[in-house]
Amino acid sequence: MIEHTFTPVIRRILQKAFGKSAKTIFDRSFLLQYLNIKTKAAERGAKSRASYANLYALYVVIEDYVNNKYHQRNDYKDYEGARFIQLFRRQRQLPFGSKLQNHALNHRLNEEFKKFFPNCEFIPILRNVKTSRYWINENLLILEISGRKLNIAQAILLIIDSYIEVRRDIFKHFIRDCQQLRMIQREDSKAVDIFIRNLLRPNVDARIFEIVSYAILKEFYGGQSIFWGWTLDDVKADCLVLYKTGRTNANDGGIDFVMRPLGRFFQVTETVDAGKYFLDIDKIQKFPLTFVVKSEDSVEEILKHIRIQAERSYKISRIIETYMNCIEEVINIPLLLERFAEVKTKNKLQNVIDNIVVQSKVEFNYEDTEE
DNA sequence: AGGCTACTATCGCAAGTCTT
DNA sequence: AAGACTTGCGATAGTAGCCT
Repeated sequence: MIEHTFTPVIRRILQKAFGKSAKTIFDRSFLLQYLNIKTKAAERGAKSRASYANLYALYVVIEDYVNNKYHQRNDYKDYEGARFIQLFRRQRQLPFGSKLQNHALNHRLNEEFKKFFPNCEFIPILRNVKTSRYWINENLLILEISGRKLNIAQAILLIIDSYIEVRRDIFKHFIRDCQQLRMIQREDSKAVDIFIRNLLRPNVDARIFEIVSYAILKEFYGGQSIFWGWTLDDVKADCLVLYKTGRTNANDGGIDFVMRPLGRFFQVTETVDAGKYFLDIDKIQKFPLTFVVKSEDSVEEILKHIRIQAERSYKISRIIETYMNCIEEVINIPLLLERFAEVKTKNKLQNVIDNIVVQSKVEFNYEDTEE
């Protein structure tokens, strides 16, 4: 069995509920083993995948079981089952769960469970597709230890509750770091610098990278204005405004930022695999994009890389030129840092930090209830 | 009948993570 | 370091029930 920082928490909860039998229960219960595997992210940072979907699928079905006091009865076999939509809504109410879909409940939890425990004869979630009713497999909840039947339903809820608390703390730290930095004034700009630099490393979470680049570029361009109008007499000055167009994840081929009034499009990427953005470039006129690349390679190197890819897939030099012309600008990590430095000299640091905090909360479905 | 709405099922992408 | 697997989430298809 894997040991990680959350394993002792599971042990403690079992100890409290079952005393001496705790160890035997942990060793024997497939569900508890499963929880142990799925709570590994407790020791990782705010960016790690926390597996809420599968944990919450278990949680909501077991919660329904406990709410109906089936852990104290013995007629669960006669239960009509929990309604899909109620379970579904419930998982979305849970912390960080607001965007979860039906996958875990219907499929992924059971499949993964089977994969982890191929010789377990039971699957955790039972359902009736016709009636959309769901049950937890009671065989996995009740263990017989030295002649006594023990029900682990409540312990499982407690374990997942504690896990949520741990994850919430991890995220709170990140938000608090940001908020503390807001307090730090210019005299300690070094700390801020280090913090932001840390968020702009090649190994940070793609979503955080996108948020931080957005916050920096927004302020950077916000300090620039252009003159425009329909007629010569009618020319007015406007600051460049950068808009974020949606969430980061699964924003498949979507544009990450849009700039008004110039109409520039920005795409934040991990790799410089520009191919997917310029598919069929030989047939259609494509909109030029500015790439914000999570890389410390020089702009020239990145462009060279893109050109090699273009050459590989298109061969014809006219198309390759069209392709390259569609890349309006490449912004790498060093450039972002440069722009960040410029933003700092204009005393816009606070805005950058504020934006990072706001965007992070949206991106990670985090609501601070208490503050 | 045709259309609307609420639910449910399934796909696919991108990035994280593990394995070899 | 590449490839396989995992996870989160949007997109979209399918369907049942109801309304006009």
